[in-house]
Amino acid sequence: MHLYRTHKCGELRKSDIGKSVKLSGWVHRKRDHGGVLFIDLRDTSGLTQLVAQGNADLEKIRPESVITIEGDVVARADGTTNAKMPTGDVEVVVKSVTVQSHADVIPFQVAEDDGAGEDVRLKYRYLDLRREGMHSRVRLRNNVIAAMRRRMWDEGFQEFNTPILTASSPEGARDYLVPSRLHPGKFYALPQAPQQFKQLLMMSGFDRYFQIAPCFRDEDGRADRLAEFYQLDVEMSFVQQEDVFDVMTKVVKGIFEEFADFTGTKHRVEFLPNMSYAYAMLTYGSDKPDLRNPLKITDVTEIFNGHDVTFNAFKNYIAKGGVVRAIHVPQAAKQPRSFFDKVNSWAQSEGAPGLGYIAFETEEGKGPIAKFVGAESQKKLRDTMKMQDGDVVFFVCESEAKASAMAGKARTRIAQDLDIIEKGVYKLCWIVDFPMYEMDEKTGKVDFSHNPFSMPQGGLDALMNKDPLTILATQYDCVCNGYELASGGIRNHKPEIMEKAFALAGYSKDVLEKKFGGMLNAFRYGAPPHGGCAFGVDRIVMLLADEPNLREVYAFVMNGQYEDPMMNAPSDITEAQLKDLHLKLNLPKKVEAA
RNA sequence: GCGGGUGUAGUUCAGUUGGUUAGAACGCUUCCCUGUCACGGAAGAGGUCGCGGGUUCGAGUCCCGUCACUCGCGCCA
Repeated sequence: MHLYRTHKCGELRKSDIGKSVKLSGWVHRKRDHGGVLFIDLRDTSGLTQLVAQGNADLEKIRPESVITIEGDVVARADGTTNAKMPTGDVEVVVKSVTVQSHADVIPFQVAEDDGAGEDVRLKYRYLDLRREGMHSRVRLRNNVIAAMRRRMWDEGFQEFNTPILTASSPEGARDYLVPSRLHPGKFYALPQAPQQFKQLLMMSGFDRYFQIAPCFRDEDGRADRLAEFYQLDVEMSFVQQEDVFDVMTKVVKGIFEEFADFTGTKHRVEFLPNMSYAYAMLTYGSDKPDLRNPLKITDVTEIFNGHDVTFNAFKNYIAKGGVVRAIHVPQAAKQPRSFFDKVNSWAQSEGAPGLGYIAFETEEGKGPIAKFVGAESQKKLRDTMKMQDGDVVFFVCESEAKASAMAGKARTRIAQDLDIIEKGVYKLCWIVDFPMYEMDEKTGKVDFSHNPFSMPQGGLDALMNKDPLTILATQYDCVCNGYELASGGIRNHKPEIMEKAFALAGYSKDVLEKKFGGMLNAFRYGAPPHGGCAFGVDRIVMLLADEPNLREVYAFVMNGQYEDPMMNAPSDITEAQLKDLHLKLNLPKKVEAA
């Protein structure tokens, strides 16, 4: 007989009755009745009920200790079966016990969710991972990654590794840096993404690349952001945007469908038609719209400029270049006054003066600003937005960028208040035609708005002849339920276009050569047209697990301050290590004093 | 760097207007219990009320500072 087990704890069934078995696992729960003792024994496959009589070792043992038992599988008596357990028709009568490992008193409960806080869970992560929720989410993650690999290979992609110790990249997030011992004063950087390497693989002729790539960014955390995270990184040669969409829509839709019932409720998966960035910003006030939210935004600047509108707060702002955006909320006129007050005070907490509205209970609008809008303009509002009796419209007046953002936030907030966000569905969509450049509001300087390596639509001609702020990039995102799942683009593989593209953003040829010389050189030796994208693995798992926090879908993870309380990272290093690396610390005064 | 929230037993939390010995549930220890499956019952241990200072006859409670965690803003091509 095997030293530890003949079966796993989730395996035994009626058909095993009469067998002598050996099981190993953790003591999940104990129910001691004096003469008879029940123990639920747990391993990763499930639970089996053990029955023991007069066994002093088992009576004393604490939960979460590890034991091996030998015993006989017997049928449970009528009325004592447990339909909630897959093994609930049988139990194992214990003949002998070996205690493999005694557990101390545990800092929080494993057998049930006692609501323990995140800091203590992270400190004892191995205990946390034994709990049902974390255990199943980590398995989900593993299964999703396996499915990604399988589906990508099936589509003709090959998986590559790219360097972890690489060069610091000039723009973007802060790099995590690694000092070089052999090269005093020089540093490696951990990759923010393998962007240049995957493009270089295209120039190496490999055609279809993917990697479950670790990425590192030294910026402050959020619930959905970590210092290290994984992307399904993809690049393809000889493709246009639609080729990337075709293959990745298939892969990602397939993955969502494969795991859509993880939470226990089956979710539908809908991949909606592509949407332009401009349309998304106008209609949803976001470049990652939650398309489960039925509310839409309309520009009504012209209507508020009408001769019968006397709302001067808006009119004056429009004269200075402001815009008015309207959020149409069907059948909200019957909402109690408190609803409108709540929306208004929320808007004020966001820094807006308030959120004006008109409620069309009948043809004649009511509400704080209705009396400033004449009958003709009210009718225009109703016609423009196809409003019905009982509908409400909220207004935001701001500069274009701020109005979009505020209307977008209000759209989300109002839909949440009214609980009209559709449930049980993943709504995915490609957002296309991102602008190539944007104006930095602080410096007034034109800069890249996304990836500087994407091909400008219209190529060199557009760069030479168009207002940079009107040039579109071949740059796209994939969004799902309000999250940005992926970002990508068709790359610029022509050095002369790249020089001009960087020049428009104020980067000289020297800078370009210095920062991206390696890749630029590669472009000069025969570069295939290519493009790709990168999907956030963790975001996908979060959505499938219905968890708002990224830390719930990782086995080992740092806290919000990017510290690991279990491994005690980051940590001090010795003087000798510093010396090896040719480093001297220059600490802020606060830290030094402590 | 900035703002909101939280901080009381191992864990999750309650604690009134500042007033006697700071409570509950779960967990833990000891004992009882032969059919439970969140078993049940009895007894018990366990507290620097995050830390420091202040106001007060008296502070878990009020004030100031500070630290930790958390959510968000900035930041994240």
